Amino acid sequence: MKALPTPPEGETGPVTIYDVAARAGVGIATVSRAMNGSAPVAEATRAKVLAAVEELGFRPSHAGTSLAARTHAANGIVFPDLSGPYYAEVLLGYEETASRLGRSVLVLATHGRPDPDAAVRDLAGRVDGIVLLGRTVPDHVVEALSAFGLPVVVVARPEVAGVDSVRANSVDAARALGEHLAGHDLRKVAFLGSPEESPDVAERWRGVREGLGAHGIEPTVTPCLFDEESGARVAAGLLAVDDRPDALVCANDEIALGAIVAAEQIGLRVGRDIAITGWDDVMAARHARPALTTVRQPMRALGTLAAEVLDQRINATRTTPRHELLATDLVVRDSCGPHP
Amino acid sequence: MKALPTPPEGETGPVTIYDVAARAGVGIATVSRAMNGSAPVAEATRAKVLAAVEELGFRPSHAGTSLAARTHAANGIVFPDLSGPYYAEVLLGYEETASRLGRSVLVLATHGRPDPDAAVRDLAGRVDGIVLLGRTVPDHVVEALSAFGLPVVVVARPEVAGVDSVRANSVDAARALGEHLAGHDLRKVAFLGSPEESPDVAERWRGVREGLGAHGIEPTVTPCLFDEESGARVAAGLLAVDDRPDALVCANDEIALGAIVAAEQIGLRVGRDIAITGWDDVMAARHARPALTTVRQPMRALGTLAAEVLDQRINATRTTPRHELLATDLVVRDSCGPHP
DNA sequence: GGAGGCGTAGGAAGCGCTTTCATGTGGCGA
DNA sequence: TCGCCACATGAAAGCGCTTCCTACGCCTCC
Repeated sequence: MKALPTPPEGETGPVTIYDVAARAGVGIATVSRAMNGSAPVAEATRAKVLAAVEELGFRPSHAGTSLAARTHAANGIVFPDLSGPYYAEVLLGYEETASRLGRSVLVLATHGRPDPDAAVRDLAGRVDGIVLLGRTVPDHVVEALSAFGLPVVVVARPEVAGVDSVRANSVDAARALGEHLAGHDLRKVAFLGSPEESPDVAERWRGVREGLGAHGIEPTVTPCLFDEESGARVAAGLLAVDDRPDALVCANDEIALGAIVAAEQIGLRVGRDIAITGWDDVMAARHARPALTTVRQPMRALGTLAAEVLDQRINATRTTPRHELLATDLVVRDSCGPHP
Repeated sequence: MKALPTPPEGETGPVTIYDVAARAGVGIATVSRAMNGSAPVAEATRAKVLAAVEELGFRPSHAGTSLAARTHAANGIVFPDLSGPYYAEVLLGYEETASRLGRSVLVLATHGRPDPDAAVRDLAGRVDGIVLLGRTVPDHVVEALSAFGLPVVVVARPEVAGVDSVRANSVDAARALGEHLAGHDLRKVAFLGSPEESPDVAERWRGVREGLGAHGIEPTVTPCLFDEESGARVAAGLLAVDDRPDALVCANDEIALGAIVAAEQIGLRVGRDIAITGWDDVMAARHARPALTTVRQPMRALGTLAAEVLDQRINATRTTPRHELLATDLVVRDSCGPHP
């Protein structure tokens, strides 16, 4: 059991650097130096100061520090949305690394917000650097922030001039997926998702088309929101026609899981009568029956790397833009049919 | 701390309230009043000020504001861990509501951190209030923060004296689950999870025991980490013995999904030879085959409510502790056997 | 016509910290 | 013995904002 610091008698309000200085019999400048090691302090003095800090339970005010030092010791991260396991993992990696580097993390979800740009700008005023995921704000806002001198890293979004970026290699994995599907005996392939909604999805669509195109297959694209219910609805529509697709390539796992339900509802055997694939490899993907063929992304690593890249910029360790591309894995399971 | 770089010659630093005041031909006090509406300002003056703000693109420094106004306009939230869909939903609800109330959100994950208590205390210094989820820090830290005058709300954790709390009604749902299982022809029930690790799990265990006990069934408890791999391993051990359990009641869905895999691996038909239940109703629960019987918690509402309760404390709208208990739903699917 | 009231606005004092600049001290070489 | 130079330290000047207190018109009311 740790003893709690004794609050000063008769004092009101939190302990300040002045209280510590008085207690240690030194000036406030010395307290600051002793605590931060920003300048040499005699060993005896330092000991006195640290003792006073301990006795009074002194915690420097962040507001004071950040005003004087013009630094926030905090990073921001902006999500389109926080639901789904995808972003949570990114945040986890980001927070872990940022905190290891001594920075707090402020989160902002733009989804359903009246004025995302203003919210991001506000966030920008409280942090030393910011990570933007996907299409949360338009390019001109990204550029404005960056031009203003705020370090910015974009994740899962196409490169913006002069701004660091960290991405998963969607194109290669999508191409591999397309080629894998071409290996099955498929002729009519439909892509479910809205490439124009998300740059990341646009890459998936492009890769899939390239992979299939190499084998003479020309997929179609059908817009679809990124949730299960939409996936089920859109899939039901696609499968209701006579000349239905042999394969549904879905922009994410939620859509695919919804599509599986829709296909089964009209009596199709997924993996035999029809192939269905997802993207993200969420937990449900491997527990679904048939298990979902999908693509695994290094989500946690994305967050970790973003935090590191951002830190280099904040500390001015590096001034040239850095663009990271992380590998992704095609995960073949049963939903795309018996393995040839 | 980082050395501040001298701004290049001719470079205009960030716009301050002085710049705005000069441009509008008024004093800084008037700018402040015009922007915050903290005191009456003549309409003509206000227009001049707002025009200057617009032209200069003035954004008040948060550090300055928070130092002068002794407020941060920010809330903290502390998670044990951020992986899994559970906490992400809570965060989503929390962030949404906090931001609607004009507050930013700082997140902190204590999992795998060398000194969680210190991290929480540090966080406490940058926010106006804090939400603690589960067993992230010991009670004495919660009490210390609260005693220090910082509004604190605990979520998914037993009430702490004088501290607001928001919880899901685990006991009732667990009792309902226990009773439901007793309705199937089960004699030997094993609970997988560590009640002593998490207060929330302790409640689940208690409720299950009560529900089964009412029908003369005495379940056993087997410690288990809260991930899939542990669930599979512990379940495999339990099922390997001759007199194996008829039912595995798992502390969360991950454990249950692992247990399903383990059971199937030794040839058991889940839902017929053995009943398995989870907790949380993650997406994978409804896609698993057999679909998982589980308990749905109002996670998003938990986050939203926590933000509201906290806000009342911060604004001193309320000074008596508030303890919220949200209803949870038993979701019966196929993994616990054919419905009687 | 003078005193008081009211609405408006500016000056200036902090908020708690970092950092510069000036000062005091002791050690050292000449 | 004297002067010089590191070194350690304190006083004080901000950092950008809010807010108290005061000042100044101008109007109203005796």
